[in-house]
Amino acid sequence: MKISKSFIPTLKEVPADAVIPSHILMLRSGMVRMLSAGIYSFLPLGYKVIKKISNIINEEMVAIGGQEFLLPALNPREIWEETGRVEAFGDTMFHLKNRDYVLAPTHEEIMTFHAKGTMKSYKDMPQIWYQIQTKFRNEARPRSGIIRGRQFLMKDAYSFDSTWEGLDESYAKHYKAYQNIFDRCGIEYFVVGASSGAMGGSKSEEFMVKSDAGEDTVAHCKSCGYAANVEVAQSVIEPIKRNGESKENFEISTPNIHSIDELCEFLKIDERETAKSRVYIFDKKPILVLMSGNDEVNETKLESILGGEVRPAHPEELVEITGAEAGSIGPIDFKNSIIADNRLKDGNNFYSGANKTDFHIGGIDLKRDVENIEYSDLRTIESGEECTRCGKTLDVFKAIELGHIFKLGTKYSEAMGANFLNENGQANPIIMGSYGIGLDRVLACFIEQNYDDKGIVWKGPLAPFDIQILGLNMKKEIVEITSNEIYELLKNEGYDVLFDDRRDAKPGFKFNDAELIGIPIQVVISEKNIKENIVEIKIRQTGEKVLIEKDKLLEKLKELAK
RNA sequence: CGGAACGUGGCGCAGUCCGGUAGCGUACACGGCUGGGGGCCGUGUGGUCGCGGGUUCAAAUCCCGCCGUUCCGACCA
Repeated sequence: MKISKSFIPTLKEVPADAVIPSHILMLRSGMVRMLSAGIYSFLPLGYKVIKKISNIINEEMVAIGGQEFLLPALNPREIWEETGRVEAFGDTMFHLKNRDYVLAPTHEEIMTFHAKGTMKSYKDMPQIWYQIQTKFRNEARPRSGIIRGRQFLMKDAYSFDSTWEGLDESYAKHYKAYQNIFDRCGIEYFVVGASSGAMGGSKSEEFMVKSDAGEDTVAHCKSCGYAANVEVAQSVIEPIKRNGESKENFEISTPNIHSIDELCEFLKIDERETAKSRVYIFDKKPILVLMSGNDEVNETKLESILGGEVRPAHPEELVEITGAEAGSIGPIDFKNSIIADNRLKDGNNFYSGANKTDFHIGGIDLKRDVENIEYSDLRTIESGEECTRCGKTLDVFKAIELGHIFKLGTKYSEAMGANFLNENGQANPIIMGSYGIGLDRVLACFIEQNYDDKGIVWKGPLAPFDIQILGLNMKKEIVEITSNEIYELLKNEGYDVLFDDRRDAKPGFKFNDAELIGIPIQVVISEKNIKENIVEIKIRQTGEKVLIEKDKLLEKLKELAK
């Protein structure tokens, strides 16, 4: 491809709206352009990489028996009502204004619809169906370039099995396929146990990339490899020991004290002597959640314990329920159910809110003073805590979710009546799994992991071209002739070559553009060198330069490819 | 959805406080020079100052409303 005839609009300056490296570099290298918040056009260079990613995915999906579909993005809303997911997705789903259609955010329902009509016998299974297609989600706040968009490319696969063992196998095949895909793409990732959330199902794992631009938080143990989304992560926390004789409850005036830190400062006590109260609404009823000190409530854990969605109570509700404002709420005389974190189990001599604004109570003995209290693991874990598996230190950091695999079970097949007959002629719901990869995110994450101060550093199969030729002064006949000659030579050898043949660009301009686009190998042709029958090879990643006789170029390139 | 900032040629920005000729850099076109790290000189093209309303003799500038974009937070199958 000759640059003079290509549309690769590089930018010298950093666009004002871009913040994270992958976004900046994709815009600057002419791979993508934004159309609207969270909606991007792929330009030829960017789309070339996307196609390389999808080829790898296709190969690995076919290798596990996957069959490729292409489903409509435009769906009748009715079918989403069958599984209750119009409500579950809520505002995240796009609805059309002039017809009862929605834009599909995923395709469990549609795949189940097709399975329902055709897979009537256990003999029809297992099946793996997948597609690479555009998904739509009305994200409240798109961010980080293509990492979180309202429209994005997803490979979504679905497995259909007649037995639970079959589901385990299908799941394991996808797990392996995902490892192959991300390994081949050259991405550094790790796998974490995750919450299935509203997708439903029994088990799910996420393929993650460590990144400050991530929106998930994960815990990872370097020592034993334990990794989990903080939504479900656990750590070793001993319950706080009982502290001497329990005192009588006593009330203290604590004017304008709202936080645990302020309370500790005011009373000169340690945060572990306090019990923080949070009121949530579950099933329209209030529930008091009691945490030690500044420990944060993990709402995902709370929801899975209660078996449904919760939301924090509004300030007005707090007053109505407890008689006090936030900051002065506590377990003593709380009228509704109470659930406390394991760390507080049976503890005594705690300070907590008095359910009277600007008052706290001391000498609280949870065993003595609070009836009907339940204990559970409710904490959000923090960096530095101990791993439950090996006792070593856990790291907690941000990560981007590249892929997510779910054992769905029969949630969708039951809801939609997708049944098959087993060996005994009995009707059973099909057992399903679903498996997703964000293609845009694979691209963005690769760049997040492979760039320097000059631009992108491509390597491996995702590189949009193998080699970039720079003809330094194309107005010189010898340079023009030789660089064209080498361009044809390399093309005939099967290399995918980008040839900077622009006549009006100065060498510095070409060098900078080449570093920005980041093709792994540059072949530089200058008047000075070519007069001595020499060309220069430059490795993008290391900056290493090799001068070599023109005739030995192919040989050297083959050597470098090893 | 809560908080904050921004919106001026393709891109990056100044001008707005204190109303009075719409500017700089870059890109682009043409001519010339230059040719190993985004070069130089000259001549040009290109803008409803986000949109609507109001105040005023006069609005990019002041006031009101809306829209868009970004960041922090909430949410995120």
